[in-house]
This record gives sequence, structure tokens and C-alpha cells, in this order.
Amino acid sequence: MDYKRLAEMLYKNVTLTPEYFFEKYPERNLAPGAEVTRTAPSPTGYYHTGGLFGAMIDKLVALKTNGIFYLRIEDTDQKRQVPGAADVAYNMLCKFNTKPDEGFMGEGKKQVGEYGDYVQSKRQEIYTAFAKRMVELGRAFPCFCNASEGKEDIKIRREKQLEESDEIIDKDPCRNLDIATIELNLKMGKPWALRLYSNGDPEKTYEFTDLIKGKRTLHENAKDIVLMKSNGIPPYAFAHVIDDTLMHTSIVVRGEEWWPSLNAHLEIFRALGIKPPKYAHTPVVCKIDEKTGTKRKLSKRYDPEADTRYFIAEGYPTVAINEYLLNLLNSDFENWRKANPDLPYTDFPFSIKKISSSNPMFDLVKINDISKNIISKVPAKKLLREIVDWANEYDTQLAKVLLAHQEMAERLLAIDRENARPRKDIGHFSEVKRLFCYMFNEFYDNSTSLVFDDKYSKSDIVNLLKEYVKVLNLDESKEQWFDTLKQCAFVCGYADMKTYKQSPESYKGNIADASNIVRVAITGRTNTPDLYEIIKLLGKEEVLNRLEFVISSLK
RNA sequence: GGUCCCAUCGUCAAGCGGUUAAGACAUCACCCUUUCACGGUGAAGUCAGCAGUUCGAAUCUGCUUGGGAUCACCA
Repeated sequence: MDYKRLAEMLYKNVTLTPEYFFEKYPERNLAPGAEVTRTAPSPTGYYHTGGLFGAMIDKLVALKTNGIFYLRIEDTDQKRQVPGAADVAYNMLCKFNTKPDEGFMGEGKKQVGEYGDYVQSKRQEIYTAFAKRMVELGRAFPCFCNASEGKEDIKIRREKQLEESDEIIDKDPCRNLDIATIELNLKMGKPWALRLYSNGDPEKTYEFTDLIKGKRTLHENAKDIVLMKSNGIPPYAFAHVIDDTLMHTSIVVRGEEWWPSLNAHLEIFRALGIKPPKYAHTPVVCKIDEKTGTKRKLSKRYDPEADTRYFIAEGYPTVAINEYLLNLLNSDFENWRKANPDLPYTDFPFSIKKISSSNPMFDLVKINDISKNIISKVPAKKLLREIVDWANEYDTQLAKVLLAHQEMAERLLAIDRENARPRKDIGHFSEVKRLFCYMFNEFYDNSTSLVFDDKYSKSDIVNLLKEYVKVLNLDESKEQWFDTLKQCAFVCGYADMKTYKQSPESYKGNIADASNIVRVAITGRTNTPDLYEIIKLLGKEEVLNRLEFVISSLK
């Protein structure tokens, strides 16, 4: 076979060569040990939490080695394209503290770096140059099978193959077409895709070292995978090889789902005579499927938290997500955090080697805990500003109300805050309304909020509240105030904790019960910050109104 | 079905042939607190199973089981 001639037939207008591009994109001038990493999402509408998981590794490795972390947009599948999605990816990376040093910086913005374009759809002349070379090398051939006509065809063919035998046919029949037939097909205008002429033997194996998985044996690739689709655009594999070579990625961090196709990628590198980068195949972030009870990959369709925007919309501090993800990556992070409560997480001695190779289960409860700790350390003024900023975008009603009662809101948030052991009640900002609704008449409806514990009888509640209404005095100090509440409780048959414990049957309840009744009557909740502070913020008139309402509605 | 990967409390996990099998979240109890919290102390809970190697196995080997990934002109 005359490969040179075949190459001319297939790519007669292609004049640029790989050598031209090797020269155009020379080796990076970086300090020894500096690693070049990248995240390469496809713009399909959202940025996946699993993507951020990997980007954390990329960013941290680049940071630790004084290297480069860049963003490349993999938009070679036009069908799945969603307008604006590349911006989403870039914005999410920025929000989640993994801003790229180089690459795509947003739609219409100037890209940063000398190795662009960083959007694959703009790199067509590069891909064709390498495609032509593959043909010249005798390592690629045109395939005229009409699998491209619809996804269904491929699906059916595949399922049929799976049913009929254990084996999927690797070698494509078109590899044996003679040049005359090819020429004829071309003349007839038949659509064609370019396939790798694989010369691997799946029986043979070789050693490969992955940065996370360690030393492994791989089978040689035998699949004549597609290098250029019939629309002339390369699918992932070929674009990956070319881009990461030309952009000089030193470590490719990607999900474990790529592991099975690694041997094919390596075969392309070898065919082209290019040294492949180092690889780090990360575990896949999973979740328990509520319906089936089984473990599965975090999926956008079923799990809102698979979309990084979810955490923004729910009002989590983005660092909380970073720290959680880092904890999944290197589980000793927690211990480090405990020992270094005030250092930025980027100071943590992160190591790729410490990444476990089993798939972690995504745990929102744990995130909430991390988040609560982080939020608890934010001073009230700053916290209010953060909540309002969030609410401006996601809950304008809340934003309005908070601004209308700005001073009160700030005092509310200041309760038990800015001290050595701050209160930890806010996990994310979308909880704020529910948590503090009783402070704002715009949100509070006491007729639906009365949830007294069943153990208190209506008459007991009414008696206590009636008594309390008589003595309520907001000019008292906290000690005096509580003393008044206590006296009032005693009159109604409640005792202080110690006395109560000695003979519970002699009393209606203890002081905690009495406080609980008053708290629920005023706020509708069993859990609020310090009641004294709440009452002062609410004002005497409002508190009396609420108490009277409860008394009358329980009578 | 083929190939590959994984397996320690409910979850994240230390562990690298000899440990009372760390720690964190969650759960529960108690203490502190004249309330809610914060905090403190403690409890419960794990080596998937079966063989083998070994004086000795969570750790090494094999099988079984369970789970995951993949087998596209998607990435």
C-alpha cells in the first residue's frame, strides 16, 4: 500500500505538518520539577463535582511544584454542546478556588498562554496535520461503514455483538480495503471516518505505572478506534494525544473511567513517536442510589450535588467544598486541619500518592459539618454581607428583609459568635430563612408554628405563659431575666434541674421544660440562639403579642 | 458476557506480618450550662466469606461473593 498516496487522497489540502506545530509550541521553560496539569471539561451545560475533584488535584500539584494549571475546553461533540457552558466551567473553577493559570478564561475574553488555542474546535488544522501523518505512517485508514448515521445504529450493533459473543470485533473490516476501492468510495462521495490501524495483540501485556494506581499490567490495544469522525473532527482520544503533547501537559489527571482506553491512547503516542505524559487516574466519586440501594457514579440526572452550581445555589462557602474534596483525596487532611485551624488549606502537604484508589462516597452530612465550622468563624458583619450577597441572587425576598432589618440581623448573627467557641448552626445560606424565620414578621406565622411537645398539657402551657406575661421585663440584665423566668416557673410547679432530678414525679417539669415552652411560644422553634437576646431583639410588644396569641389559641 | 479495578465501623478512613484495629462525620448517653447552643467525657459499631502460607494474617496467595468502570464516529 502506498501510504503517501493514500494520505494525499484523504488530506490533499493539508500542508502543515506535525513538525511545524512542534516548533510552534516548544518545550515550556519551567523550573525543574514543575508540573503542568490541566482540566478539560466538555461544555455540556454544567461543571461536574467529579471534575472539580480532579481539578483540585491539578491545581494543588501545580501550586506545590510551581507549575502551571490550565483549562482546555473539549468541545468536539457538537451535538451535546450547550451555549455558555464553557463559561460555567471557567466560573465554577474560579469560584471553587481552582482558577486556571492559563488557557480559556471565559467566552469573549482573551486566552492566557502561548499554547492555544485552548478550545478544541479551534484546533482543526492541528488535528488534520496529525491525522495525515498517521495515514502516511500506515497507522490510519479510512472507514466507510455508515455507523455515523445515527446513534441507534451503533447501539444496536454493540448490543448485538454483546449478545452473540463474548468478544467485540476489534479490527475494523475497512482496514483491508485496497487503494483502488478507497479511491472509488471517495469519488462516490461516501462519508468516511479515519481509524487507527492498530497493531496491538490483546494477548500481550506490558507494564505501566500510574501515579495513583501504581504499577499495573495492561493488555495491548487491539481496537481500530476512530481518530477522525466523519465530520472531520477528532473524538477525545486523538485530540487528547495531540493537545496534551503540544500543550506539554506533564501529568494527565482524569477519572478512572478512562483507564480502559488508556492502552489505545498509548498506542497512538507510540505510533506518532511521542513520549506520553504521566497519568493519574482518579477514583470516581459515587453515591448510594436511593432507589436500588447500590453504589453508583454521582450523576447529574439524579443527584443535584453532581452539578457544582448546586453548592453555590445552596449557599455553601466554596472553601467548605474544597476542604471536603481534599479530605476525600488525602484523608489525613482532617488531622492537619485540626492541628492548623487557621491556615489556608493550600498549605496542607498534599500528595498524589496518598489518594486512595477506591471510589469514595459523597457525603453531604460531612460537608455540612465542615461548612458549619467555617461559617461559625465568620464575624457577624461579614457573615451578614455574605448572606445578603447570596440572597440577592437566590432569594431576593430574604435579601430585602435582611436589608430592611439590617441592624437587627447583624445583632442576631452576632449572638454566640466571634468568641473562642462560636455557635455552629448555619451550614449553608439557604437554611438561614428557616433557621431565623421567627425574627421577621415577613416570614413568621405563629398560627402554624406552634409545635409544643406532647408531654406538656395545654393548661400547663397556658398557666405558665400567663404567669410569664405578667412579669416579662426587658430592662433586666440577663441574670435578672432568667431569675424572673425561673421564679415564674416555680410558681407554676416547675423546679430547677437538681431538685427536679431528685423527685421528678413531684413537679410538672424542670427549668429546661419551662424555658422550652416559652421559647416555642415566642419563636415556634425548640432550638434558637440565646432566648434572652432573641427577646430583646424582638421587643416587648412583639413578644407580648405572640404570647397572648398562644394563650388565646390554646384556651 | 469479555477485560480491568475495588473491598477495614452507616460514611470518610489510618494500618504496609506481632496494634487493646487510630481519628473524623453521623448516632446515643452523661457532664458543663439556671435556657438553646458551644465544649468536654464516654458508649455502640468495622477487617465480606472460605481455604492456604506463617510460630503469628486486616496485612501475603488462591478461590468465592459483593460492588464499580469499560466494551460509541460521548467526553
